[in-house]
Amino acid sequence: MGLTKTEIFTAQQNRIADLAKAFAHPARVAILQLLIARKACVCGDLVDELELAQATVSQHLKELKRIGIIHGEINPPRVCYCINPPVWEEARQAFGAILGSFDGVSCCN
Amino acid sequence: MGLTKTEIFTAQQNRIADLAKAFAHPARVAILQLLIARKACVCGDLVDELELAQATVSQHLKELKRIGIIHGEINPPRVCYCINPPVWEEARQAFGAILGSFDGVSCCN
DNA sequence: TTTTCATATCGTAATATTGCGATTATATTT
DNA sequence: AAATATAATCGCAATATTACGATATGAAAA
Repeated sequence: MGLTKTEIFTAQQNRIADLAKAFAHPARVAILQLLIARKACVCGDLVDELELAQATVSQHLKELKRIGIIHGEINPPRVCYCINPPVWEEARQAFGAILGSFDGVSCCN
Repeated sequence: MGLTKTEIFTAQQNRIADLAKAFAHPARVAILQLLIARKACVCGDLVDELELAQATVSQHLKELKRIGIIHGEINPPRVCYCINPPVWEEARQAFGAILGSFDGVSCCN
């Protein structure tokens, strides 16, 4: 169906899945890394750095904005993007919690 | 196109994206949480716990196996699934590194 | 050997994602 | 006002994902 049955999962599980989507495509990983590396906010420089069309980069930025992990400040004719600290922290906590909840002991070797 | 241009990204970026996919669907988050919660490996109990058809659960397990974060031990007529410690640790490191690489300072307010 | 059980795989349908060219929107510059 | 520059959106095509019923598989139990 291609349609996730979100209603049968907890809000936490759905949120983790959404946060994970921010990192679930190499282009978005690259964008996030670039936004962090250049302390200053990067804008359409992303299009130059990535070998992707402007429309494609814009679409990935839109998805990252939807998740909330970045936000853009319009500064015509440019838009300055940057990491959204509270949501980044939310992701840090969420992944830290779930990844830290496994004690390393696996039964079927 | 629906076809990711993996060749224009680094191996590290592609791997992070793949590891993130393990958590990018609530059903897979739920499966991983169940595998951790019950120290003993869960098998088709997953089908009972999740409100998803057996074929659907099996497909998610296949994806998690492809990523390498779980592995199954055939114990006819059941299959015992569990977290694969080295890959789980790889994910912990990878997400810890990227999520820890942002110092909290965001330029646009 | 036939049944039975648990799981994997197949086939199919519906929706989502990825990517890009073309166009639109918005505000500055000339 | 017209031209320019940047980024968002539209429309489209191709592939991927999600989900499930039905069937196949493989080994134990009857």
